[in-house]
Amino acid sequence: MKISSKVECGLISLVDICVYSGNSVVTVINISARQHISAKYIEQILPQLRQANIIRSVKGAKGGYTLTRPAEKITLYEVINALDRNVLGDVSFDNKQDSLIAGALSECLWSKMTEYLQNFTENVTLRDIADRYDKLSSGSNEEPMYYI
Amino acid sequence: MKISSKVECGLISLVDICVYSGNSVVTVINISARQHISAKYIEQILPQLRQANIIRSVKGAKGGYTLTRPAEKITLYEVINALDRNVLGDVSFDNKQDSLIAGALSECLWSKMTEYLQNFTENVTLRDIADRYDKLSSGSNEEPMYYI
DNA sequence: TGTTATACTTATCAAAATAGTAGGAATACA
DNA sequence: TGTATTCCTACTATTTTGATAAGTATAACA
Repeated sequence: MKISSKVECGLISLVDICVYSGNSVVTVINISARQHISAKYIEQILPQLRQANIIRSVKGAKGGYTLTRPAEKITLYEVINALDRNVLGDVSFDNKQDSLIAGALSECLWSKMTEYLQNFTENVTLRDIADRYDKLSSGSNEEPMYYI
Repeated sequence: MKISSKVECGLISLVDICVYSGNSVVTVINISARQHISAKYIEQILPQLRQANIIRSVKGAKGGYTLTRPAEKITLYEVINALDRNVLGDVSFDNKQDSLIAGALSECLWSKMTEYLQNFTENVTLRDIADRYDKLSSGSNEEPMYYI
């Protein structure tokens, strides 16, 4: 599968917010420094997660982002969908063929693939990714960074 | 998911060859007329299926295409892969992030999605699609066309 | 009350991928 | 030799994507 940079950077940013927002908020600058993604690019992506009610923003100085809910209540289905409808949505074509063969393909192939992907991602939560990240990071050189 | 026009037209053309090549061959013109796809476009797609040893071509007058094997021996995995490596291949990014979070996402999400898609498509054959098409077509207005 | 740090909005640009077309060469049958 | 076909290479237009830029709105704080 080919996943767009926007989806990947959006997911990485969200996991970063999840992991590093304790009592406080995480700023675009924070994420940019930790994840090596252009701040301007992150700035363009995060509003989509806010509109989908996945993160909450605080404006002004001392502002930033937090999750709207505990990470275990945020499924990757809603996150990926908020970032790009094409990944998990029904199979679509640039120039849909309307033939019986196309119908057969849809029934035997595309709809089943889509159904699985939706079902699978509905059962993976942001918590799962954050936990996996914690395990990876405890065994690596890359020290977790604590900001006060 | 978003599937390119090339993959869809390639699959439709292949099913057409499967269904309409009896003792004979199917030409690009035949497919174009039945499936309403530009002949020049089909002409550009079919060589990929030939190189992948899915169809065989006969050049010259009276030439055309046939399957190299019985349809039940042709999996959709190899077909889709021949048409576009991105659909079922490992998840790739336009600009891969190399971070622990990206690693966690890969392990918990992308690799499992890919693995499923590969496994599923390896167990669907061209015969399955052709059979489904036959059923759809027997119950519709669109009469199957027999060419002598 | 002014300065600063931040999110927010909109526009823009370049690069890459995609869809589809075009012309003609090679091949084989009759 | 003429005709029907596959084959090959190149081309163009359109869409999508990735990223940047400039400036506005908002809130904390000194």
